[in-house]
Amino acid sequence: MPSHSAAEIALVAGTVARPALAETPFLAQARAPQTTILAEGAEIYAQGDKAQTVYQVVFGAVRVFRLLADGRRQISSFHLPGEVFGFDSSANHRFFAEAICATGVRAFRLSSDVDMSRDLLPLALRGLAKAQEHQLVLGRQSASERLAAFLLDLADRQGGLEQFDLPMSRLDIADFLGLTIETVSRTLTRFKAKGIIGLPSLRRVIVRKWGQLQQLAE
Amino acid sequence: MPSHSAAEIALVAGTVARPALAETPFLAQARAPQTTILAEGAEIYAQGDKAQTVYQVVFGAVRVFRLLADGRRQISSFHLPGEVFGFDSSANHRFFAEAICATGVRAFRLSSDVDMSRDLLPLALRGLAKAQEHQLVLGRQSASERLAAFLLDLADRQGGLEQFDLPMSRLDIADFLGLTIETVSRTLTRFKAKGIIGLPSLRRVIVRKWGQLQQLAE
DNA sequence: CGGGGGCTTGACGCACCTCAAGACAAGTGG
DNA sequence: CCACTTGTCTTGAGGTGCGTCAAGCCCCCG
Repeated sequence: MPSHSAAEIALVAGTVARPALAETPFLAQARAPQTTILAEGAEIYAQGDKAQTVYQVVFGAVRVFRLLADGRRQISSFHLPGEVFGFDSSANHRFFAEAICATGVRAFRLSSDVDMSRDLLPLALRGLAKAQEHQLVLGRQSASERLAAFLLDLADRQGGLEQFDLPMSRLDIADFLGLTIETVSRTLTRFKAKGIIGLPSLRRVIVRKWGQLQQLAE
Repeated sequence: MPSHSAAEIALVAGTVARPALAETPFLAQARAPQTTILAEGAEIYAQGDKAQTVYQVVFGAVRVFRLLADGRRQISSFHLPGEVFGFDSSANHRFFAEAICATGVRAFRLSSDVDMSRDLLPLALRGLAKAQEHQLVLGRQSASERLAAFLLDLADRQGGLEQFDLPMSRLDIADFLGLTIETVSRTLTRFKAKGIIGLPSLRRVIVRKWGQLQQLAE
């Protein structure tokens, strides 16, 4: 689990949150709810729960996923500071949401307010777009294309800096990309061997050759 | 391309359209636009087009897809009579939409009406749910699980009858399920050999053993 | 220092892809 | 009505990328 200083957290949350707020006035207007602190692995909601709340990540990271009967897992999305999740079904949740590491979230209860749906639509459309994007990755890309696209997306969402956090485990990455943990590990090692990325620690990445990474992502 | 009598078309469109209409008053209220008839393969919109219209299928079928630079294609969804599509991005389309066979669609232009977003939200959420469901299939299921789930979904959307149309080609199915055309063909042949389904013609399926098919779909 | 979870690395196998040929169906023109 | 074409689908043989199984490593923490 990566450790952050309070300053780091504030910085990340501040920079990433802004664009989301611009489109979703209710996140800013409403008397901002308290931030709830969650431990690593804590459940935010489960399959079957009633969905009447949307959440905004303040710090940390969240995974949203489904399970098959035999234990296979597909992570449908990760959520980083500033991002909003929790509207993945109209009535009952069809997914689980968990904190990946120590994480703070703000919960916005959905009243039957008329304006709510206006605020929610852009979020739903953005979620739809990301889900469809990910379909392309899962359906048609090779392991190295998947990893390259994943790293670029993460870098972008953390401000586009050359060095960024990898808050999730290799298993989480595998279950997001439709691969096994071994393939994820081997592919990252190959990227590192080619000098495309550096891995100063298990949960931290340095992008050294953006061009090659983008080329790999197709 | 399967041929329908006018009566068949009316029946299918009528039965399937109702649930959608119940949630989306604007589809019923607005002076219903003319049905546009499209030839097989006709483009409805292309990547980059402005997205200011949603469409409802009246008869026929539609595929929505993305292309990679090297020609790989991922079909993100199929749309059957009664179903609504076209809101796959907020500003510009990131996908192509084409008629799979001779198809009729009604186009609903989106004004900046306040009520529009209320009507659109349930559609967007349903689209999101289907996209996430499909992520699980693409990321974590085997070829036969994919085909079984696909056939059950198609049967369900056409009224749950034991016999139903397969409006799309094997290539379309492959590009939807993230497989090759050969794997689709082989898997269907295996289902047929096991007596799980019948294939009276290329574009028609009879489900003979629902239980086994559901079991295969996991 | 010893234990344990997460990660890496290796050897091997298999499900699916690739390449290639042939079957079938539907249309086309003589 | 029949040769011929064309596109789609099926079937086969062989290859490969990723999964599976199994050690072993590393880092953290007690």
